[in-house]
Amino acid sequence: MREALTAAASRRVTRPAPLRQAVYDALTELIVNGSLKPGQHLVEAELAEHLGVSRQPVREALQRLQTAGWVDLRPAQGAFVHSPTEEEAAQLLGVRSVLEVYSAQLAAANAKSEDIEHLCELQSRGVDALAAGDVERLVAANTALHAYVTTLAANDVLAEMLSQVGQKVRWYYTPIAKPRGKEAWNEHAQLIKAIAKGDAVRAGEVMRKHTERTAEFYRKQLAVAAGANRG
Amino acid sequence: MREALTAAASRRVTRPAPLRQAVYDALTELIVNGSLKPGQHLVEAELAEHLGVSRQPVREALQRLQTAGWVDLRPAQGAFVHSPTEEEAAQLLGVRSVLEVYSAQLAAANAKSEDIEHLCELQSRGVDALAAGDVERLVAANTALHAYVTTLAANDVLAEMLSQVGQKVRWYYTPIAKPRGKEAWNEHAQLIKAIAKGDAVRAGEVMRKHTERTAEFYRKQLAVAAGANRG
DNA sequence: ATACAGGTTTTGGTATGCAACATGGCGTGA
DNA sequence: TCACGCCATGTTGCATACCAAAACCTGTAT
Repeated sequence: MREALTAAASRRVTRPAPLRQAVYDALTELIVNGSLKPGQHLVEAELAEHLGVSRQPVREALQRLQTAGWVDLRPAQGAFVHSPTEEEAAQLLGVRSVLEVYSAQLAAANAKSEDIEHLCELQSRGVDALAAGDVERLVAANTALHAYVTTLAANDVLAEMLSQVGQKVRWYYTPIAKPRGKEAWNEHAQLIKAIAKGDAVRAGEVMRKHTERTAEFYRKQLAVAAGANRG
Repeated sequence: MREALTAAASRRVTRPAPLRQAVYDALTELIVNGSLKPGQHLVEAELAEHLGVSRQPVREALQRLQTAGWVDLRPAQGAFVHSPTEEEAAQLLGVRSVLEVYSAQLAAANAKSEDIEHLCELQSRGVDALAAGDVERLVAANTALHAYVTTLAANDVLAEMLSQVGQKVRWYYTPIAKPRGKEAWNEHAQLIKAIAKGDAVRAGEVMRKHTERTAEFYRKQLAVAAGANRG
């Protein structure tokens, strides 16, 4: 009976989600989808009224948004939506690369055959979305695949970091998901193969190429956009 | 005149430190030095009274302490000082390793000759502390050296992550700083040489060995402690 | 011992007030 | 015209007070 209980409790009772968490989620959503523009001044009172809560949960959410890098909190002035610079995006993609490489290496060392099956399933889901030209599903599938690899890595500290970085990357990345798609999913296939073989070195290498190409692609896209802006 | 002003303003005016920051610092200090023991329940009201502030800044500090991993915030129950597990320490040291390796590689690519001088100065400071057997100065010098390498890497995103991870590592690591010291500072010397040559590959390799040996040393130390506890 | 009922503690959130600081506009004087 | 100082306004940072709901503790009856 003890065992049955602990097994059931592995998925704990659903506790009432703290309000600050809901506020946090709402604000990230508003930032990612562009409702709140970079540089915009976020006034606690306004947000509170708009979300139908008091200032306190808003404040607490803003604190976390700062440490996550979504807003800048200037003392005695308040919160401003963070303006990502090219420089910063490059740095972020660099860090993501080394973390993802590590993740892939660990995943290759740990993966069981049923894990491989799930990876393949996610892969085909992504390919479907690519064929359908559905950007939203494409990004979701991409996120899910990388997230599952991280799960296989079985390193909670790493997972935490990658989830934060990953969200930011998604922000930068969404606009280029489609043109980059075909190449990316070919590389995913190679990655899965390497993981299936338990070849950590190769998995890491494939992931490094994958993330570096993504970064490269992003840079090129920026250059094109800059050229267009200049005329 | 414009130039003179901007040069002077490179070090901005000192703004009054937010109280929540002071609370955050005070609590981390209390946790690191062991006044607050792992697992201990932190009651907002008590902390507030003890620190002579109201509950609000305490709550905000606790939020940040959670995201930094110093406390666990259980919904409707409050904050508990985080209990680091062996598993978690191992994971943390693994992640730190890949980040430090990346940091070393970038530093090797960027370092100027005056940077090398500063590195050597930090190195000799560490060696002095080692000779004097002063653990506190030793840990400080170690932190400073790694931090300066990270500065040379010129990647703010990376720096942010390493500073967080580094603080946790210091918590685990302080008790073994002295026995590990001699080897560690030999490895530091090799690292500086590689950075001076601008050899990113070698710098990364040296740093990988360095951090992995530190992790290894930590594991052994744990095993010894466990043996001692069993009798 | 076990289970239950009731009281206590603590959190999470609301509401409100206020001092300090930042900002922007306005008028005055050079 | 421009620079400076002054003042009105808005916002944050923190304090205080209060409350509902959840979790915890305890004593009692079984």
